[in-house]
Amino acid sequence: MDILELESFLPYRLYRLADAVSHEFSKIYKDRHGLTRPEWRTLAGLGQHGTMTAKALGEQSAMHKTKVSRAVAELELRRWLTRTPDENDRRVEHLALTRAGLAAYREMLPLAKAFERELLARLGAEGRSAIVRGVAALEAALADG
Amino acid sequence: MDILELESFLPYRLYRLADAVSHEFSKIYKDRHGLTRPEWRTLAGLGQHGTMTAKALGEQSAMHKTKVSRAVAELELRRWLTRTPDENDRRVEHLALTRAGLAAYREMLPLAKAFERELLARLGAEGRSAIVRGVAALEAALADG
DNA sequence: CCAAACTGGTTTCATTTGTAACCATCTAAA
DNA sequence: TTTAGATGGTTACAAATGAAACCAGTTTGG
Repeated sequence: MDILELESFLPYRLYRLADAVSHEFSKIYKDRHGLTRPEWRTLAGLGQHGTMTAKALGEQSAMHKTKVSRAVAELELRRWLTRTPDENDRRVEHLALTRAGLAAYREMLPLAKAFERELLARLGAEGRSAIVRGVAALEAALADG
Repeated sequence: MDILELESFLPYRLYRLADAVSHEFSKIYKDRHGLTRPEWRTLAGLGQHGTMTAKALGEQSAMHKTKVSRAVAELELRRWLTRTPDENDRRVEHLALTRAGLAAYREMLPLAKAFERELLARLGAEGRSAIVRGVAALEAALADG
């Protein structure tokens, strides 16, 4: 019987890596503003697109609708976003950042970019190109499953 | 002001990828045996090394000690592992799989390997080499922080 | 029309998790 | 020794999560 070396097992390595990176990155939204990851993603989605429905948010950022629902509720409580009922379909609400939400987003934006830039910088040209192409390949592989 | 495209943001892509792969892989231990991820990792660690302390398990599989503690407790309840007190240091316990635990491990082993193999196969030679080198590069970059 | 099926979104409940406090033991320094 | 601090491991509590039930509104097929 052969064994499985956990440290070399791709699913494990991938998860551990994502966890470490994500944890490191979370300082930007958690330590500074007390946001959770779903809240950060919601903010990022709205900052990027201006206006979205909860459903669209979930699709864009790969979050279950309950996560979206809770994140939106919390950001609304902070008055970082507002809901506007859809004219034609009364189940739907259009979400948009308030001035305060946009301000927070704009403050975090350069930090997020710097984080990514520095991470990639530490890899060197080779590792950088490898991770970018590798991630894309995996994404593609999973997409057509 | 420029914006951040979430779909292109490395921390997000990495996390989403790891999540998808991990979720897919979890079928092997969750659906079949009702294990959690920490429990699976514990099983894998002990299967790989034969005997380990809780601390070593935590280090090997990047789990917080509470996760290890709970996973070990659950596997012990199933009678998949036993604890043997250390002779010299009575705080330490040496953990090892029972016959039943080993059987479960041996049953899952080929499934785990097949999973990884198929995942890599779907990538093609290029993507495969890219992800492997990219992941290694990132690991190295994070290691020396 | 009208019931059945569907959809956007929320809530409830059980489970998982992270943090911190904790217990017992061990180590080192006075 | 004795005591202060480290260390292996567990527990308690609050917060985050996922699954499923749910509500209101919308579509579809008869």
